[in-house]
Amino acid sequence: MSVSLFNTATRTIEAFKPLDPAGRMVKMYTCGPTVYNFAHIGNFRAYIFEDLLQRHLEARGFEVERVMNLTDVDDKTIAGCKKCGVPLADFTAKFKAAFFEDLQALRIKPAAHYPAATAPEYIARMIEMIQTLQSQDVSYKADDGSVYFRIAKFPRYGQLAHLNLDELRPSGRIQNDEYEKEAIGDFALWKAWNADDGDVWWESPWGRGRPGWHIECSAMATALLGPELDIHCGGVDNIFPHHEAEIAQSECVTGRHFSRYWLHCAHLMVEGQKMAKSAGNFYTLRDLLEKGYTGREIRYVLLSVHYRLPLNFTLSGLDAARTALVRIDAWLERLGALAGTVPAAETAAEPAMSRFLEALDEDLNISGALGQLFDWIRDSNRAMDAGQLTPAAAARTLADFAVLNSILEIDADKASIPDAVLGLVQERQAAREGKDWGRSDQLRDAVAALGWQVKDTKQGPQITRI
RNA sequence: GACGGGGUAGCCAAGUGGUAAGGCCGAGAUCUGCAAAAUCUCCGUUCGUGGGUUCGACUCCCGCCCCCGUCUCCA
Repeated sequence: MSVSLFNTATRTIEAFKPLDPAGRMVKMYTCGPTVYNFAHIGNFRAYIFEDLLQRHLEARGFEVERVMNLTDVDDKTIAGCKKCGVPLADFTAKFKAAFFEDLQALRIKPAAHYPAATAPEYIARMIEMIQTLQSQDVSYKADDGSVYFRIAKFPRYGQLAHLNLDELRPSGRIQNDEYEKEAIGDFALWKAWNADDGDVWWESPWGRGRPGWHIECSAMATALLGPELDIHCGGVDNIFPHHEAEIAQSECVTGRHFSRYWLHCAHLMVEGQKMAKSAGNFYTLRDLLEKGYTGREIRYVLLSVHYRLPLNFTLSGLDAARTALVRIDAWLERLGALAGTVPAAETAAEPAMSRFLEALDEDLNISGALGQLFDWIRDSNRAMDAGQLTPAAAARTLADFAVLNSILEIDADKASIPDAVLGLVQERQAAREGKDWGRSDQLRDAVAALGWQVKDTKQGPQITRI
């Protein structure tokens, strides 16, 4: 078994092999959020893809050290704090906190490090890197006081995106500004302070200013993971220019190949259209939670389409996810009731489990993997219907599922049921045994009034949140 | 214009040379005090389209149509 991944740099699926001579440690860098607003579900699609990647690598025996940066200074964060009339750090702190809450709601495994661009050690590192670039003559200070990277000095610029820079169509954004630059494609390493920046600035050898976006990632990635990464992830829209710029800066500074594998996640569409505030189809995670969907349902939807395909996000898709998850829950409850406290049979893992993992080995083929899971559920239910599954076999299946769930994290929330509800349900069971249906229905209403629903199943009452 | 990603049942979506996984919806059955849920079964002669290669193509080749994205600080 080996894990294969599609590498944007080569446009092929390659066997994954980390730099670590022991083949165990994996250094992974993932471009994180710009904390000027609540993150939207498109952002989270990328983070969930990265989470799946990390968890599957771990299931396959790798040890993953992942970094996710927080961009807490750029045009948008500065504009935001000015509008609110608060200091930049106060403005971004709110969205950083919200971001971590959202990650938890979506069950995304925490990264090892969450460096913030404005942390003094990283600002210092950025300045140091720019100084190195300056000394190599691959960057220059322009008339406006900003420092730019001279892409003419880095012939490989454009290689990741497979762009021929001479053929780029100038877009509106670059036609009307940036005239201080030598070449239209040169990008800012250090942006000189201007009045719009207010009190957001740092001292540097080139005067007051702030770092460019690209150098932030290069500095944080190399500071925490060293000069050479195994995997660098992001959304497809980051390929050009952001990741090209990271490669150019980092490789000029370190003299090393920056990242061995580049993985990019496709965009998310909503109801068949590009998600945009103007189209009225823009969702933050919070918007969906308010509609009554759970983090796990949203996670399932974002997880269930292959990361390199555009994902068409719809509310009916969320409803479908809810139904599918209920089916998994029912299966697990049924297995649990059968297994009781019997230890798992000491047999090899279910063949379905091997097939599940093998599907994910192939560039995270999640559809194939989920297909295996549902086949497994049907076969297992059939066996239970026929009374052919032993408690030990059921326990075995549950043990295998735990491995699967360590990758997908889709099991039911372990909601703690209040004692008051449990008491009413017990009372109701007694009434039902006495065939006192009137009393039973009354108690069901009482439970509902507390926000819970009782369903009578073969295994006894099932209590869920309404 | 350049560079990408797609078009498989009502919806979502695997497969990529040997005769269409899986999920949702829908239908039937089982279970059931009621309600709800659950379980099982069924549900495409066909893979955008026109050619070609082949004993055989959704899968390879050529042409065409349509959708989506990126093109200098959007995941």
